[in-house]
Amino acid sequence: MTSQPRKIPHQLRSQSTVNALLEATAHILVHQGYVGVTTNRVAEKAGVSIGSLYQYFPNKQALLVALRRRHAETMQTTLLAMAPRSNNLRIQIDELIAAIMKAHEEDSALHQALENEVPEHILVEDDHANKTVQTLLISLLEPHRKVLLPSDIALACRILLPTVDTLIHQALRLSLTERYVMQQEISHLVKRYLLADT
Amino acid sequence: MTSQPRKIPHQLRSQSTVNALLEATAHILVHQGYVGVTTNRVAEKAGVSIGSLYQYFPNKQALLVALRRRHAETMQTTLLAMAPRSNNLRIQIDELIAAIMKAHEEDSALHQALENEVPEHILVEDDHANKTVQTLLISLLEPHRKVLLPSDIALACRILLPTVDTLIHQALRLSLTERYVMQQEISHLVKRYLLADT
Amino acid sequence: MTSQPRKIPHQLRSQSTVNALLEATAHILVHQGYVGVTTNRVAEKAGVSIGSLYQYFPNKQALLVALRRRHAETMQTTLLAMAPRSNNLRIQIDELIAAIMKAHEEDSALHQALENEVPEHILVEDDHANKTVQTLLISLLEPHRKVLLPSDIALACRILLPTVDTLIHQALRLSLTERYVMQQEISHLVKRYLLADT
Amino acid sequence: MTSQPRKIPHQLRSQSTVNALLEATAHILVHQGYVGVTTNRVAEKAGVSIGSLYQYFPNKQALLVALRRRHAETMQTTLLAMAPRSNNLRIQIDELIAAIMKAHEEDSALHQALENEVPEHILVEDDHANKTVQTLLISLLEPHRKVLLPSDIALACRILLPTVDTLIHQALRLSLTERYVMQQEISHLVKRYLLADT
DNA sequence: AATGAATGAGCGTTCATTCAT
DNA sequence: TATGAATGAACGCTCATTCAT
Repeated sequence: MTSQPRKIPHQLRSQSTVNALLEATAHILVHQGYVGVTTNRVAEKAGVSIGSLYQYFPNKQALLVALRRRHAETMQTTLLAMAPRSNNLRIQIDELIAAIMKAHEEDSALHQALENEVPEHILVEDDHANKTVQTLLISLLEPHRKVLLPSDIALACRILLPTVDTLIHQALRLSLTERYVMQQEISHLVKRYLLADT
Repeated sequence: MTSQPRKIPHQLRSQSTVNALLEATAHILVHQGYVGVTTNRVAEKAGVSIGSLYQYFPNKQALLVALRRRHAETMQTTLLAMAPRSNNLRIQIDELIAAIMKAHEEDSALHQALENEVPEHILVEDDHANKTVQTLLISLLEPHRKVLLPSDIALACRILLPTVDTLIHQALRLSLTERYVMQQEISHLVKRYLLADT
Repeated sequence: MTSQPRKIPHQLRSQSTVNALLEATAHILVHQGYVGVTTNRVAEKAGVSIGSLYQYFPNKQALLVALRRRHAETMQTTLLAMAPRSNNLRIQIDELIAAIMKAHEEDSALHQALENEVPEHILVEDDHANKTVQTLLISLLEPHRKVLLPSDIALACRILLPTVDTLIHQALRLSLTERYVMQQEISHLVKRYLLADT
Repeated sequence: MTSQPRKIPHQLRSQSTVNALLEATAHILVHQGYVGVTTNRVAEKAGVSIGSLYQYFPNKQALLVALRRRHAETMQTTLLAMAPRSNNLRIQIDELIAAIMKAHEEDSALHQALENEVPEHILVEDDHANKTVQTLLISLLEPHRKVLLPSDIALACRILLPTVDTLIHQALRLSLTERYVMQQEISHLVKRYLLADT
């Protein structure tokens, strides 16, 4: 049982059908949780027959996988559009944290649902979004290698990525003002971990 | 639909029945995932009739909630038994990280399954384990308030707890040697965040 | 996917449930064909919930297999009860043909439906009924081996069994009088094939 | 719902479309059984759109009926091309049996599938092939009426046709050498039934 | 004439839950 | 108290068929 999309929608009509299905899946996932996501419900909410759903997605899993992929791509786009511009590492870190926060803010509820509601084994595909952040982070740190406290940059990434991810999820549950305070604290944590004299 | 256990089991026989049911739930959860946990399967594995299951648990959710609670209590016990003994804050931090790691190692598979397989909204109850760690951490930090970098201890806790939790989950997926390296790196991160001159 | 019955019905209530299910299957199979046999329809006709059906039969195939087995057993019983009593081979043959006809007359419609409607691969199990007739036939012929025309008794059986089976099915579509004429003609055919001077 | 072909295809393109559809049906029927025959699958395998399929066949049943008819016609052609040439009845019988065997050997897999997989009520139309053989057989026997053992030639046909048909199906499941042995045994059976001194 | 997106009734099956025994 | 037969809503999914393009 593969979860590859069944056919690429050529006509405009088809594309909007696929779109409506993913939108419906997202909405139900956010509001009723993973167990609420039934293929019939998704089709109904999308205003599409159940048969049409199965023309584009071979099974329920494929629906979730496609939704995750689309969400990840959106996040990547947001993230890459905000790549740090300064040469100062401290400023770069601040900007990166801000960018990640920004990326997570879009569809934050969907992000939470995707992470917490959907059983892990459903979403087996590699996490492209994570890869992107990792690449970004390494390309950020590499030039400053000599001023960094941790000698093992890979290890540092393995420490920082889940940390930042988790903390940003925590922050997203807070009000806007609290969130900003926390964002700065996250930046601070990262800089303390990476740099001396901070 | 509440998920409170239906009755407090006074007799020994009842207690062992409840125990068998939770054990069965845990085993199935770990080996077959959340979707594999069906009430009939749990009852069968526990060597108990489905009717008896419903005498002790009003519904399936209650089974999972009770299992989570029991697991959390086990973890607490392990954690408290290893409370730091030194006066030196740096050593205390190392010991606390080690203790949390130890606590998570027990039934690590169950822990993972509980976190990753079970939909979040099923396990709505307050997180006693987290509270315990938070209390522990605050009582650890409070005496050293003046030497700490963060002025807001509550905020520091909100930063540190999810961070440590996440990183320890990452560490548990690694081999024993890698795990130890990571454990020290976590300690290092915490100390850099909290203390100057580290 | 095995088609073994799921559980042996112990209580009387269960036995009658299983019976009602097989009866319903037979009735629908005869009147609406194999495609008409849906699990929900069977359950409804049996006056039983669909859940109960699946307590005793793991899938739809099992229902058909069980029905076939039960039908074969009925046929066997009828057949064996009419085992030839004479020593004269010619009379024995007549009696055997009559017995087979008798056996097929019971639930003849079910027999036809089972043979013609149900896809062959659904009913994979060995045909005990056929085995029984084969054994009966061999034990009938063996003592007269020297007066038989065909030297290869096994081959003779492979010729006679399908022939008699087919012809009896043809006969069952006729009126009672025609059927009797045909029965004698079948006997005649068998005796001509086996014996000289006939 | 009639299963008459929707339109008689006049143009060559149409004929080849119909042909491709029947070919596809046959192939799927043989390799995946009756349940594997879905209209969409047939259309796809035929390289034709599902819409086109429904322009030539009003429903799925019509597809099977047409396939059966075409198969029967092929068999007839084969059979008639091998009409017995001798005047000796014994030789004629041998030749006829051989001819029927030959006719069945072509597309034997399709023949089996048509007989065993397709529910009987789907293929309700009169059996032209059988009629042909019956005519052939009667025209064969009529001239020798006085040397035949059975006085009722029609009855003899009703006995012989299903018998030969069944036995040839049995034979087709055997290896080539065994098949030849069986073919001779079938001839022998027919001759014993029809003629004295055999 | 040909396409293929869309339909939806209905399939086989599961499983949390009830209740007569 | 314990049992386990029974329930039935609801699931994921198929496929013959239609019809706008």
